[in-house]
Amino acid sequence: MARASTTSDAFNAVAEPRRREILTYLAAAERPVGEIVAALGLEQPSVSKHLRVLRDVGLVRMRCQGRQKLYRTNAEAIRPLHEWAGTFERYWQHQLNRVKQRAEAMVRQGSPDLSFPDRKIKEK
Amino acid sequence: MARASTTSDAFNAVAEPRRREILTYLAAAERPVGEIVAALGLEQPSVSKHLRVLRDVGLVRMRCQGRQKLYRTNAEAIRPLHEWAGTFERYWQHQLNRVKQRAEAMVRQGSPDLSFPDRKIKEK
DNA sequence: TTGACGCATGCCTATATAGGAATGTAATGT
DNA sequence: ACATTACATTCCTATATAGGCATGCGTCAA
Repeated sequence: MARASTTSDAFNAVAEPRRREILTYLAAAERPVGEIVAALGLEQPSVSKHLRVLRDVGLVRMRCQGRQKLYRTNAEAIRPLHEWAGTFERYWQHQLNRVKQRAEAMVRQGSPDLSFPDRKIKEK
Repeated sequence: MARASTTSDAFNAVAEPRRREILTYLAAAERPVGEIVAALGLEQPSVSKHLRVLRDVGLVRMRCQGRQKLYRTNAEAIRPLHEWAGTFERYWQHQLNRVKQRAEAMVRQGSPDLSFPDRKIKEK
């Protein structure tokens, strides 16, 4: 099989760096396609295609205004991603604690101090 | 061009559902490949390949123990993802507030109440 | 009606999988 | 030394892009 479609879920959709840029750009306010093109320096068809993907997975909303289409980020659709990543928060905190504790233990024990590589190590 | 490599960054690596499952499974404790295969019900070569991708982007660490290799999730590598998604938190909170406020405004104004679709709307 | 404008879509190509099957390899048991 | 165990890698195929270019389409102005 090939990779899953970019429109299969938010995870696949945001894997593309340009789409993440678009989401960031459209988070604060809705914008017409032309402004996205100008702001991010991409080709118009390319932007339209990225917006299509983002729209298919609900990451952006669109409304028509005359002949332009205004897009804006639907932040709600990014929450699942944030929450999935958040389930690992306790683990990276543990890892940080372990590093910290080992460092403190080394100081208490007077183990080889990497801050002073010149210092002679007293041998047992 | 084709899509970026799955090993280009954490975003691309976690786009694959099975890789997310593996990360979740390996978050709490290190495990040999065989256990991952048994726990997730995947083919062994498939797991090895996913682990290879995860290892290339630093999402898992590995150490050898006899003839088995123990893998564990490196939660630190998931933080960038969590933080990127977190930058949208204020926006989804705003959106929720807007929905809430509109609902309250409708109640205050006595606007057409969708809870009672039978009720006659008094015409002007 | 005729253009111009603002986007969306279609077409084509090079590239990158993900899965299945088979094989390679290092370490361990006998 | 030899079989076995535990993984990793290779080969093959079908599929899905992402980007560049050309074109289609609805809306608005003259």
